[in-house]
This record gives sequence, C-alpha cells and structure tokens, in this order.
Amino acid sequence: MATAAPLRSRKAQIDRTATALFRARGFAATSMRELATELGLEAGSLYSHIKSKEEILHRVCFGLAEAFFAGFEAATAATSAPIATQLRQAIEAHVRVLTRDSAASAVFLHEWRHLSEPARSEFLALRDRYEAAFRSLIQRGIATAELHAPDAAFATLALLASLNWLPAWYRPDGKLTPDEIAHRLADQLLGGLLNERAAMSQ
Amino acid sequence: MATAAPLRSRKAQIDRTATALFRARGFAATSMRELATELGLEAGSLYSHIKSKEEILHRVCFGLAEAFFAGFEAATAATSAPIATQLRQAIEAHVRVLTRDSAASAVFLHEWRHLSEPARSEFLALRDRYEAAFRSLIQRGIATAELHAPDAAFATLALLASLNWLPAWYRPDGKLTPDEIAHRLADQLLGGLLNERAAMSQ
DNA sequence: CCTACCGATCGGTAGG
DNA sequence: CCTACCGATCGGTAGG
Repeated sequence: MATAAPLRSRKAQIDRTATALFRARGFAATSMRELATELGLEAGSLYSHIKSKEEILHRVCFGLAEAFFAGFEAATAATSAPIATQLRQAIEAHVRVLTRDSAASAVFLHEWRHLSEPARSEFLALRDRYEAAFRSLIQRGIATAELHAPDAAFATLALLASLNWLPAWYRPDGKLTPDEIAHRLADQLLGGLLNERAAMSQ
Repeated sequence: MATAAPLRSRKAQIDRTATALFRARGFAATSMRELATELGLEAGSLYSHIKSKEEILHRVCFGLAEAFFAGFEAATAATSAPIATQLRQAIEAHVRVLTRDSAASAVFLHEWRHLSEPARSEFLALRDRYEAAFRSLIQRGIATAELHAPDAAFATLALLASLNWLPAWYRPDGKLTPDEIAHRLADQLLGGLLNERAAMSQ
C-alpha cells in the first residue's frame, strides 16, 4: 500500500518550519539540527531537499518581495481612479500580504541582513523600489491636492512603518479579521493624509 | 610617566562597540572575537571587564528602557497642560532618545529577544508599561475631545511604530537635526490625531 | 590583558 | 532519509 502523498512538498514544509523558527529565534540563532528535529528527521537529511540554510532565507525574502509588488500593482492598476482610492487599495493589499503570512513577513522585514552579497544588495534595491512606488503615489496625490502632507518622504516612511509593525502584534486568532484590520488601518492612516475637501467627499 | 586616563571606561567602550556590532550583524551573529578585534585586544581579555556576552545586551536594553521612561515622565510632568502638548513633548522626547543613540535604540527594538529568562519577560513587561503610558495619554485626549481617533489602541501602535522606524533611516550626518526631526515627526503624527477645533487653535 | 585551551555546537558532506 | 563524520568556530575559563 502506497503512503499518502504529502500535503505539501517536503521543501515547502522545510521553508514553512524554518520561517517560523527564523522569526522566533532569528536566522543566526536557528540551527539546522533544531529545524530537522521539528520536522522529525536528521540534520543531514535536510540537504537532499535544500542546498543551504541561506537558500531558505533567500526564498522567503524574495518571495515576499514579489507578493508585495504584485499587491501594489493590482491596487494601482486603475490609474484613472482617485489617488486616495489607489492608495487605500495599496495599503489594504500590503496588509493582506502581512496577515496572510506574518511569519514570512517578519523574516522579510528583519532577517534580510543575513543574506550574503550579492543577494543582500539585490534585496535592498527591491525594497527601495517598493518604497519609491508608495512615495510616488503619495507625491502625485499631494500634487493633485487629493492628499496633504508636509513632506511626502516623511509621510511614506511613517505610513510603511505603521503597516510593518503589524506582524509584531497581529494574532491570526484575534478578534479582528485581516480585512477588518486592513480597513481600519487604511482609515486611520489615510485620515492623516486626506485634505479636508477630500475627507468630506468620502 | 603615567598613560592618560581613558576617555571612557573600558567597559563603556566594550558596550559601545558591541552595540554597533549587535545592530549591524545581530546579537547571535556577533562573535566575541570580532568584538575583541574591533577593540584591539584578545577575546579572553574581554572577560576581565564583563561577565558574559548577554550581560552587554542586558545593559543596553534596560538602559534604553530607562531613558525612554525618563523622557516620557519629564514630558508629561505638567499634568495641567493640554493633552496634545503633553503628547507632543512625549513624542519629541522619544525621538530624542532614538536619535541620541540610534545603534542602542535599534538593539533595544530588535535584539531583546536574545535575552534569556527571566530578563526577557522583565523587558517585555517594561515595554508593555511604556506602550500603556502612551495609550493612556491618547485615551485621555480622546475623552476630553482634544484628540480624535477611531481606536486608541490602534492609534498608539501606529504612532510608536512610526517613531520606532526612525533608527532604520536616521543618519546623524543627515540634513535635519534631531530636534528638527522630532518637530516634524510630532507635527505629522499629531496632525492625524488632533480634531478640527484643536487643530485650528494651534 | 595575554596565552593556551576547554567542551559544545555549528553548517554541511560522503557514502550508502 | 540515515549514519558517521569533517573542519571551523563558538562563548567562556585557568593561570599567569
């Protein structure tokens, strides 16, 4: 009798378990033996599925980067929509990625510095591009007077910082659903950016 | 002829250098040999000044916690002042601690989880108390209608998250002074919280 | 503050 | 996927 096919590939299981450990203990403080034990196998056996510890980190960090970009592009595809609407969609898309896999998000946000070159620089370039995309949206909103902020760069940093703190306190079993959190965060953070006229027409 | 007294005690030098390394590479990925080399001595020699690697982390984390509390208490000492004013002072005090030593702040924010018990739990209790103090201030501001926010807990988290992102982008040699950054951040973050009447009277 | 060293643990590999 | 192992490195100590 054949054993049932695994629900996820072994490699995907390794990534998932490693991500949880990287988040809880940090990349450097997580040992491959610990990871193997958690998966019910021996340390050496991991290497028939992966090439190295860093390879896992690489996949997690760049996979999340892709998810963030995909969300942003879908949110801002309707270029004729009001900037405030596009920004709201982008915020909600960002929050959905953060809540869909908060462990991977935490690793994306804090463990990327353990990537070795050139991956580390490539990662930072992607992150900068993502920030620039938000900043550009906010700048256009200010230019068309749909948004108001004393400094677009500051506003962008503060906005993303508020969002990125989410994995630190989000609990999947909390009383708010991911969508409710996304709405509420968007309300609050847009509230500070909308100018009065726009706020009234909302 | 006696050698000149060191500008800082050796222990303080060790703490400073270790803090910079902990920030750059993370606590677990920083070796005592690396730290010793940076200070121009041998690894074993460190232990005539300190008891352990974790002792350094402990001092940094709890020292910063003390600095944050001291700033908050000074900022809110004038209990008869408008809540918005107290909150502004508290924000600016927080930013001044972050900019005065951004390396130690980054360690305080991200490396505390490498503390072993019971220090780790003690640290988290302090951090919770600090957050609660901000939340309480914001809640009182909402109660007296000086501030406006759909959810005080959310507003507190978003506020502190925005502030705590600062060590990630602050450069001591940047074009803005710490005080200018403090003012600007306070303007922006209070802007979203002040209700219209308070905003007009400002 | 150094020399010399300890036991423990690390990421990863060879061979099956 | 396991057994058995590699060289390297870790935090920390003894004795001076």
